[in-house]
Amino acid sequence: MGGKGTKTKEKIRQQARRLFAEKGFQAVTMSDICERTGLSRGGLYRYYSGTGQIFSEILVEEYAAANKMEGESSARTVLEHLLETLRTEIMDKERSLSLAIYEYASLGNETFFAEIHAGAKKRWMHLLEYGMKTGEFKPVDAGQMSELILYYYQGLRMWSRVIPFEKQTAEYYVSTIKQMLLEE
Amino acid sequence: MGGKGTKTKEKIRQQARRLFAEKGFQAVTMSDICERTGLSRGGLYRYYSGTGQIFSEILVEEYAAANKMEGESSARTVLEHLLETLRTEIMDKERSLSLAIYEYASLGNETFFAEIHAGAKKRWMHLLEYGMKTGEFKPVDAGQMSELILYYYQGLRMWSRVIPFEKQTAEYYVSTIKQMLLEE
Amino acid sequence: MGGKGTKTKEKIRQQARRLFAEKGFQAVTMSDICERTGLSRGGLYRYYSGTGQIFSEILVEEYAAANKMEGESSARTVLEHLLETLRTEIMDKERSLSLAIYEYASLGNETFFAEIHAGAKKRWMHLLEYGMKTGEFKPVDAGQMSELILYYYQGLRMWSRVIPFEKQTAEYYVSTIKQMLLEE
Amino acid sequence: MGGKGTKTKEKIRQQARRLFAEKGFQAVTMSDICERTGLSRGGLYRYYSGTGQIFSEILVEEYAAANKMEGESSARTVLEHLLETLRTEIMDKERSLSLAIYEYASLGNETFFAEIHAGAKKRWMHLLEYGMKTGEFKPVDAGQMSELILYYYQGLRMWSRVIPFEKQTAEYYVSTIKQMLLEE
DNA sequence: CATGAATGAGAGTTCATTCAT
DNA sequence: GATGAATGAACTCTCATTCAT
Repeated sequence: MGGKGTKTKEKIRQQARRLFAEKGFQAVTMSDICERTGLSRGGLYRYYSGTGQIFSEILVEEYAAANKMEGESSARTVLEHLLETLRTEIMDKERSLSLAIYEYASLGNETFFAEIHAGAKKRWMHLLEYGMKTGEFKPVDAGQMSELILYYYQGLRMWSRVIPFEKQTAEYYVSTIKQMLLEE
Repeated sequence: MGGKGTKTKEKIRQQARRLFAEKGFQAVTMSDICERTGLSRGGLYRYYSGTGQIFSEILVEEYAAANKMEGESSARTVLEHLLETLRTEIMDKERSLSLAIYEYASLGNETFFAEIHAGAKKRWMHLLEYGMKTGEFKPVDAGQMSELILYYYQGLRMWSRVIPFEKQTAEYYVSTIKQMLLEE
Repeated sequence: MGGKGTKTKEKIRQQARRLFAEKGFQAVTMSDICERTGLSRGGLYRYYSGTGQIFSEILVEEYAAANKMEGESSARTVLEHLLETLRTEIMDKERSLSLAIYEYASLGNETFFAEIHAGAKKRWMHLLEYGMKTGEFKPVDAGQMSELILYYYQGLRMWSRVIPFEKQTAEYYVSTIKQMLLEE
Repeated sequence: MGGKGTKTKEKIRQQARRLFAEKGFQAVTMSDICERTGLSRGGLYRYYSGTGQIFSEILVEEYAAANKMEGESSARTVLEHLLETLRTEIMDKERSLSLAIYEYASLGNETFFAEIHAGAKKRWMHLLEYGMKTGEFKPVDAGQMSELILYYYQGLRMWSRVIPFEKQTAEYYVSTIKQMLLEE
């Protein structure tokens, strides 16, 4: 179980992920990954036949993790938990794959992301509708609110790689949403 | 003034802009630009020494235009005018430079964009504060609101290249902001 | 005698032969052979140190079989038997090694084939001379006739891999030779 | 007319032809051609995008030349002229493209050669039938005879690269055909 | 000024071959 | 004996960039 090969693949994904976060998708070459992992060209190609394949596996891992949504809790607890996760991610620019994802998507993998986005929106809408039903959330247009939550987040996540954020930027995001959904 | 050279440079920027909008920054090669403009290699290099230089000139033009902010009007009129402009841009995915800008920024030109962003934020804050002073806008945290406006916009602009938007997506953006600032 | 190793070698040659017939000599890689035989890299190299070695052993086998010439029969019977064999081979394009042989020869193994050819020619000449002595064959120049038989055959064998033959092509070969040697 | 580029292309084809004759199709790399022509990699790719393209242009040239068949003469004269041409080609192993052609055909370009072969056969059959009609040639089966002529030739042409021919080998070819067609 | 031929560095990819386990 | 991970050399191909004309 978990032979040497599996470990090497894992190491490759791990190191490649760092590279993608640093330089985006296109700027990462197979040679870069060789260097980082200490593998030879041939060794790397044994496992992955190109940066696209590595990247796509990384994404699948990543989103698989993201999709594990919480079990039984109040809408408010779930909301707070989610916002806290997003806040951390926004600040964590070192690990942000957003440029890479964006480039990758623009390179002809739109559908994949359209689906991811649609899934995320659906989950947010469910949460919002549930919270409104239980009276935990103020009444809002669930569709409109989900989009605000998602695109505002995307905007932040992308530019965090590029613009040095002021400390309160991520707080603003969280508190804006809370203000719109929760009674003060 | 405005000799043949100036015209050629203009044509280059024009065609290059289309290419950057289509393919992002890195994917555009000098050859692509030769082809589009009908210039020879040598000819192109006479005017610009690389894609970076062309792109940076395009950006300067672009933002110079964006910076011409309106003269004397009510805060509400200015707001509505600005939102209308943004709404149009969001839908106009064909002409969106956002991928290119983002790649370019990630390639080591962060400062440039940090400045642009800071300028935009300052202008929005002025408008918001002015509108609150005149009583046209509801009281909000100007910093928080500006960031919402800017990052939400960025998120939309970027993903419009990649995700097929529903029609109301841009409307949501506008109406969210209006709801937060104006009395219904 | 005939341990596991011998069997494995046999299996390797068998599968490799199919590959050589399909793709010629150069296009077959050690990996291809691993795949076909189900052996690992290391396993394969234990038996053969390269495609050249495998191929040369296959050829030796092949020609050893071809060299077993018939015992006591009339020249006419031997001729008819040989022609029938050749006719079958000509049509059997799936199993033709001719491309592979030709490539292999061109890669610096000319001598080997020169010898094979010389041997074949000698055997044909013996047969022809014998048949003429017994009066079974019409008088011909034995050297000239052998070359016709051999090179015409080679031409057919090679192009059968490439050109879709009409049905009578192999018949023509046989009947041409018979007409030249036997009384109608 | 005939700018520098045209000359370079010509030089490339010329040198590449020599390489193909020496080593066959697959064994010739773009690097080999660079070396022979003295061009850099980029320089070569400016004109041809791969060995296949170069080879196919060479073949077109070659066969265009071969197709120019003679005008008004007696069947016998035409025959003698053709045989003389073939005889020369058989001996000229340095310039034989046959291995290369054969490999190239086996690589999926069968149709091209099937057509060439069909054309050649048709032309030979015309000649034979014409000669028989005028009484210059002995009566033979035109189809059978054409195939003998063509495949015997192919067999010779191919193996001439590999087997050191005896002097009379090409003579045999010519005289066999003459004996079959002409009164002694 | 403008052309387009040519360069050369470097990315992608494939394989024969070796070697620790 | 057997495995399959890993190496490294060689090949294909692409571009930014230069330079003679």
